Amino acid sequence: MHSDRFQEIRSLPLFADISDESFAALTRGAYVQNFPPHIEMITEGDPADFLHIVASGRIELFSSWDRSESSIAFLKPYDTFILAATIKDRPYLMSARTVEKSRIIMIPSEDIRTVFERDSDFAKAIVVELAICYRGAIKQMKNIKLRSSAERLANYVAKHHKRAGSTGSFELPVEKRKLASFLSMTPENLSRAFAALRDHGVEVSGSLILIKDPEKLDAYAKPNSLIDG
Amino acid sequence: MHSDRFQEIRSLPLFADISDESFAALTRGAYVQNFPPHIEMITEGDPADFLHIVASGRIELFSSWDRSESSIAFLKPYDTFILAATIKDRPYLMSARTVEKSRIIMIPSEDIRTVFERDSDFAKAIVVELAICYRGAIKQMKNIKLRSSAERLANYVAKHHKRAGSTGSFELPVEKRKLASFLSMTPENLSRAFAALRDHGVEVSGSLILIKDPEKLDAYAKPNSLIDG
DNA sequence: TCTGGCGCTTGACAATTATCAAGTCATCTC
DNA sequence: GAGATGACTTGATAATTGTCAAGCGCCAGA
Repeated sequence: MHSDRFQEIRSLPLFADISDESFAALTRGAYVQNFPPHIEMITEGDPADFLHIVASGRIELFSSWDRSESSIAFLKPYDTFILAATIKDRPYLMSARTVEKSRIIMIPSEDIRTVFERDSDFAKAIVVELAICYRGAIKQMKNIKLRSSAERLANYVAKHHKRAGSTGSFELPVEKRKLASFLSMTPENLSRAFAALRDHGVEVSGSLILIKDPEKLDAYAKPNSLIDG
Repeated sequence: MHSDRFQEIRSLPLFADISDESFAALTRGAYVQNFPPHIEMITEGDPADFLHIVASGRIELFSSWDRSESSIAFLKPYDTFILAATIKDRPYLMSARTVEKSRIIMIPSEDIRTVFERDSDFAKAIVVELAICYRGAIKQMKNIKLRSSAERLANYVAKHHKRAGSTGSFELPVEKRKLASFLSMTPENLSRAFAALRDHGVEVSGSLILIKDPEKLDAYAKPNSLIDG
């Protein structure tokens, strides 16, 4: 059956509470697309014709200005993106490229807007999703504006360590050069910042990060739920 | 009549399309509060009990971490704030203080959530408002991540000059020290950046900014609708 | 197994930005 | 009008961050 292809997203917060009819209306015009690694799938400024959902793989959102570029977010299954542009029927503010081979579900923006009008549960879910995105953006801005690059890295390590279960180590989910860009620093500076974290209980071996002394790290990073939560 | 107090906000995008009944439900528990200048009216981390609307005056949103603080936005009539926290029923991510004497309309968050459930026009308006806020935050992040402090200032001047009608001059709406914080730089650095803008067609006299050569300024600032629009 | 490529690291240096200190200027108060 | 206050500016210096260049090491493909 046709809509089976989309069963995997039926239980996402965005769709969990909507009617079968609404879900059918959303998936009717939707399709799945596979992308090889390192493909730019969206270019900022283009019209936002689809809501995108990461079904598998990993996506980088980034932006460019005057021959420099900066990573803004990394997405994993089942993150959505381009929601705000879809709603407002405005061009993308960010470009997107695959980090690895990825499968993307694309729902036409017009269908989103149509169902949004008819299904108040969907409208509610969209509001919640947008509110989460907005608060995430504010947190990220605070992170950049209030902390030095070394502090940003320390908090990145502390946060991902906890997220991975505080087992004493975790694997970086992206290349260090992309991490550097995400944290608003150069790869060279990231290298030195990792070296500096040795004094705060962190050791590095390739993409494996070892947290030898979580308390010492937290004492330096001073994580805050209003920035890192 | 009681609800007359709130007629001034009836035509805001957030309320323009909603029913009289919904508007009455929103304003029933609402009230107006006057604040003197330089009062911290909201502290980050507090629960978001009200949606706030600036009726008059000027509000600064800012955030603190580890004895440093940073301005994130300046609000004017009739901007709204705390919408995302209201929706999500989460604590404020930013503090707010008055820049000048201000009048604030406060609508209980619970009423917002109630009417949101019942009135789909209101839900739609909220989504649009949130989408605008989100896109604004992303633009601001791009501004910080992709540009130097001098470039940020140049674009700030160019944007506000256009907004003021491109008449060759405009008044800074806030103190320079606050502007510096907003642009992620120190007051000293802002002073020097203004001095540097003389080479690009900008002169400064107190809080009056004179744009002698708009084309020259734009050539340096390279404004971009995906950041400054 | 060798080898080229590329990401990462390190060092030296440069640019940007922040800090500290002093001085100017306007405004407000008394 | 005198004095105090505080914002702003300017200069000197320091810290942070970026740039350029070279070398290391891992991995993929020949």
